[in-house]
Amino acid sequence: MATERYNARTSEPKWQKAWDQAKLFETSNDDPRQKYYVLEMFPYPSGRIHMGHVRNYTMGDVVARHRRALGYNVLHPMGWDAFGLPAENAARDRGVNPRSWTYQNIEAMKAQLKVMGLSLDWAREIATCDPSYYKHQQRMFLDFWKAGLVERRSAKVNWDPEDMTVLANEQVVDGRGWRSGALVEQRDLTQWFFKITSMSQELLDSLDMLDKWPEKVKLMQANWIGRSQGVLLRWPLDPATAPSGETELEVYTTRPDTIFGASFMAIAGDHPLARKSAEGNPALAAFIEDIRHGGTSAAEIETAEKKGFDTGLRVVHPFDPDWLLPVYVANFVLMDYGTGAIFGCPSGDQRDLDFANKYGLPVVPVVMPEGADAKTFRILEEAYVDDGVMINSRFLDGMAPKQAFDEVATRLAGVSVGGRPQAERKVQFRLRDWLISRQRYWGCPIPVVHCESCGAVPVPQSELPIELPVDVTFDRPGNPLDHHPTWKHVDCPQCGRHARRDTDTMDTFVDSSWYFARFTDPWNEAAPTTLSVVDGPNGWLPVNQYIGGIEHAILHLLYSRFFARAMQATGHLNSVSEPFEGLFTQGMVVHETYRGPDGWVTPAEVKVEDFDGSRRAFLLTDGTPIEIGSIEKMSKSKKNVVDPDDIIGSYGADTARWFMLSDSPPERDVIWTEAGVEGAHRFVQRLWRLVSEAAPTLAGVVPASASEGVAGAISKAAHKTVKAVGEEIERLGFNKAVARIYELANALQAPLAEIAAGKASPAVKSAAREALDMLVILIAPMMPHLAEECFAVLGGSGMVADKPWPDFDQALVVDSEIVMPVQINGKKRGDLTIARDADQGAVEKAALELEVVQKALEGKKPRKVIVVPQRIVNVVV
RNA sequence: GCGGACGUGGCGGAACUGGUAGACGCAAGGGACUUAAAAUCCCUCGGCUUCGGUCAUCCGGGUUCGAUUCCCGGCGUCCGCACCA
Repeated sequence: MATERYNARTSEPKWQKAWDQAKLFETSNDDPRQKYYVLEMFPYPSGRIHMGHVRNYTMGDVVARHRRALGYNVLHPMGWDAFGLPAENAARDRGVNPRSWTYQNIEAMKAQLKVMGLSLDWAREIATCDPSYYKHQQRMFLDFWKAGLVERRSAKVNWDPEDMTVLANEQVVDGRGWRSGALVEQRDLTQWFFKITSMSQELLDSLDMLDKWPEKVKLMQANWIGRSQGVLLRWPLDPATAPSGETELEVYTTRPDTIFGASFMAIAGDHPLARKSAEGNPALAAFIEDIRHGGTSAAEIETAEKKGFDTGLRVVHPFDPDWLLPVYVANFVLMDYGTGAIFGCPSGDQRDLDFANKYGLPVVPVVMPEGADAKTFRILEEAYVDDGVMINSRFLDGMAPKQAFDEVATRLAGVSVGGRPQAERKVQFRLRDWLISRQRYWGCPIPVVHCESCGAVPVPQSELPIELPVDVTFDRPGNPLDHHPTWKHVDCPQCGRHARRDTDTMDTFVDSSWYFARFTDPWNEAAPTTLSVVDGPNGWLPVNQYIGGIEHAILHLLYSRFFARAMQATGHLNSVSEPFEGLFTQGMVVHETYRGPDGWVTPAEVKVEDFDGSRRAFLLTDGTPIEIGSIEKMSKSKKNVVDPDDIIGSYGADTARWFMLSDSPPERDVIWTEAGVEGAHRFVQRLWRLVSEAAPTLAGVVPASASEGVAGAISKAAHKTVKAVGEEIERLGFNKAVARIYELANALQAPLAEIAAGKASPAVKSAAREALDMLVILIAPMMPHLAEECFAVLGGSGMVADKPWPDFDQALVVDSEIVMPVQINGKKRGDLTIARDADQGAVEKAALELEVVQKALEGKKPRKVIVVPQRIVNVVV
């Protein structure tokens, strides 16, 4: 019986239109069913979707469609992270308008996403560059400010003198601006900050409750927040050496226990004491200048030598007025951590040891391993950093370091120097406040007016949004908002005198820190969120399943966690402080690279052939041999990009989706291969054949499960697959769900051929009918178009996208008879088929009667017989 | 340097809390159908083997009746942070 091949090109648009017309994926906030919120990280509208998007959105779509089938009220929205530098770069490079460039890109990408057949609620689409979105962001900025969560202060920034703008650290390459190539300067600018450090402890502690987040991401966040417990310790300066007005040096240390091993102090080049000392000391000034210009790249830091310069200053040891220690300026001490000063204990810190050895400073061991001899224990090239016993430390000798820590902290806390205790316990975080000011055009304007007499004044809420001007030019460097002839000139909202708008815009991470909340009611013009639907008993948040790339493990996710708390504090959320209940970080899409005589070549230009197991590549046009390079992330520079449009155009969306879900575990990288895509496409065709060829003979057959014979085997296979696929989708094991579906298709192949040939019993037909009905629904989350087509040919009414997930019969999922492997001395030697509920004694008896066992025993008694119920029998001879 | 993850056929990968190692797919080889090709279908597919076995999950030890899984020590790959006091 000849069946036409499945034609994705006609089928897919047809069903997409049908879903659209039925408004199947438009979600109502009033729907009383249990809510489920699936979200994939929204894209930047660069112009075209890439394979990473295809993978990300396919996974989300499987979860969304599966939950929908399970009867949830599913929210699965899509929007655009639409502010950012590329639009401005396009404006500078090609003279286009950032706004129209962005909106054109959105249109193009939306069309591409639609072709993928995603179950998205487009009625809730938002773009962060739209005033109807950023209006609320401006309002929240002001609310946060009022709540004490925003601060304006001076900060060091990377300044590109040519482009006249601030650069993010990532935009500084080898000390130069990534676009201009100009040497970047450190400048002090007054900037806006979100006070995320006020929540350091809370953000750290709450990580423990995120049990549906990858451990890896939680660990990365914990390290980023970087809590350490130590002591602030004040060392009096030796008056004979101190600069005028200076009396002490304050350091932060996590190891006060090693205080008797101290042999020097080290301060950062930017430390006030260093600057003061340098005033009358040109050599020191030159040294400070030198280390300031040291490279900051990873490679340079790794190889950087420990360098220091003796300031001539001396400090007095807190426990010994006669003990003076030198103060060095050192290149490895950072001004922005702790106090910018440390005491060096060479025996307990490798860095300090290297430094001491270089400058001939004493090395006194103060901790030795348990059981070592204090008289002979020496530290030469390697510091001892582990736990042990205190030595050479006067009243601390014999204590454990932890005990010594407390002893020192307590003793010095009781000593008053200048009216303050000499030591104070202090918890220190690595986390910095979030600098949100950017000197750029294409971002959310900061709604503040600067007035000479009133200072920084919030724009009244009634005047929001402060919209970006449309008539801007990019013909000169710097911020177009600053250059605009009129935009920044306004009257002060407080005193009415002439004032100036803040011309900075917000970091685009602000835009993405609350979009998930906006999706819950994007129609609310009066407020960022609608409290009755955003969270709480009838609300959407937290997002039940959030899916995106690992590259956002720290910043985006941490900022969003901060935002949720800040929104709660300012009344924009009811009770949710963790915005994402479940997080999944998917792997990248990677591809082989190809390199010809004239550089990188795209996969589309290459044909790969197999010669006795070794693969070789040639140029399609003239057969030039091409070198097959390493497998790498798809990138324009390596030209190893495969365009989703091409794949969907030639194979269809379902093939692309199926391939993305097959084989590779979703958290790992998936290697895009032509052979793999063809394999996926073969399965699409095979399923279609399977269903469409059987459909005529199964028309009108009533689905029913069976438990015996051929029909029973069919039913058991189907019901087991329903169970397994459901479980795997729930734990996002898409590759395993795919494998189970292959197994069912394999199991149905032969019986369906019999049926098509008219040789099957009614029971078999009924079982097959039920199995096929189930199969069609099982594939629907992954290959929704094919599923609809199969459903239709089987005579189903309505659409699969609207059908409930099938139930499985527990009795069919467990076999009444099982095959137990029988081991002798832990090696498998035979099988035992026995009733599932057979008791241990019966199993043991049956196992011992097996021929292989009898043979191994040679008439002797077994030493031991282990029976693991329903698992295995092991006979120890 | 610190922290973490991982290491299984030619390849991507399965194997639930320690219980039959290699599910499923890709590639390869053989066969059927065809004038031929494509498509499709069937078979084989870790090594060695005297066909009974035997060795195999990075390497070396250990715990256990039994280890891909747990412990110790190496080696390798990848990721994050980076002179954090």
